[in-house]
Amino acid sequence: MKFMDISEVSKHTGIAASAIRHYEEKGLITSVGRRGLKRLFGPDVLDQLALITLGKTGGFSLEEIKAMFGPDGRPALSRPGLHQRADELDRQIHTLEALRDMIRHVADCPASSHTECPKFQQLIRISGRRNRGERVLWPPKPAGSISGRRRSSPS
Amino acid sequence: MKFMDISEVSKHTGIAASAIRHYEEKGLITSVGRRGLKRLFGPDVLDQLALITLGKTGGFSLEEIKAMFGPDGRPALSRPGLHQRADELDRQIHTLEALRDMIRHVADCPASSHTECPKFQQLIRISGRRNRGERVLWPPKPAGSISGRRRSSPS
DNA sequence: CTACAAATTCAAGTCGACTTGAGGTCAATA
DNA sequence: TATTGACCTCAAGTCGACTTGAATTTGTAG
Repeated sequence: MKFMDISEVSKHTGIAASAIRHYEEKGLITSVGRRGLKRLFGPDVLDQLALITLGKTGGFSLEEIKAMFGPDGRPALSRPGLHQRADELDRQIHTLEALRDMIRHVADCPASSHTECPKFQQLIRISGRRNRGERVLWPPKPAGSISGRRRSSPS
Repeated sequence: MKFMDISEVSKHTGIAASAIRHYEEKGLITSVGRRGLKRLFGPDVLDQLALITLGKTGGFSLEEIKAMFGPDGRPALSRPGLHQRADELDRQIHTLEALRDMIRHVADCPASSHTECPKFQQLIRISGRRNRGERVLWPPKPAGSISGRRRSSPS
């Protein structure tokens, strides 16, 4: 039971088979061989895929993820390059915290217009600090809105 | 100097004029009127745009941002709905922290393959906790890589 | 040995958020 | 008054990450 075919990998990770093939094509993962036509994957691929998912959540492109954790587990990026990525993430995290506070504030603030609320103004300033020229993320929206429990088969 | 035309807004926010028009079309912002053909914007639009940028950084679609902070500053979303968004962000933030730690680890860990490193394993477990069926973000990549100082003109 | 479910390849399609280009309009300057 | 240049609209194009569909190839169950 050491090797899995693509459907098993899909089941374990929740990632669509077509996406897994896509990742292989792009060089983010590798299959250990074939049985007939069918790809066989070693257990390591599960970790690789977890990393990919993680990286995507971080807003990195497949290309960048590949550079950071290559399919062999060895990064194609220099140490400073990686730390730079980490620093970006730190900034990203701070922005998200600001956004979270903002949303909570909007939910609870009774002021009719937020432009009148000093706290809101303060939050905007914070977020504005180093948000110019920043990495921006957006999801393709898996067709079912945000909170819907879905993996695979978007669009 | 109370009203700005689109190029001024663009200059202040770093957002491309075409994007600003796009946001108006989608109902995320409103212009206060026209001078001839040209749109005129009030000062509030700067905050609105800051919010939009923030929301995008949080991985929300324009549609979702509109629901959270409508163009009039009043959310079209219920209080629980907003708190749900905030909770999502909290999860998102934790995932990003895990990713950041992972990257720092990859940068510094001497182990040839990460699958052999116990710390790596531990980090993977953490990230795997509630990452299945999660919101996933990805940027369209503004054509100049990640760290390039750019706003506007992606694709 | 035949059927069949499951995997394969390859090309083409989809989605959101813009951008780009062509052709037109107008307020302000020379 | 005639330019000019910034802005306008509308249609079409782009980008990344997949998905979908059609045609094909298996290993395996009956």
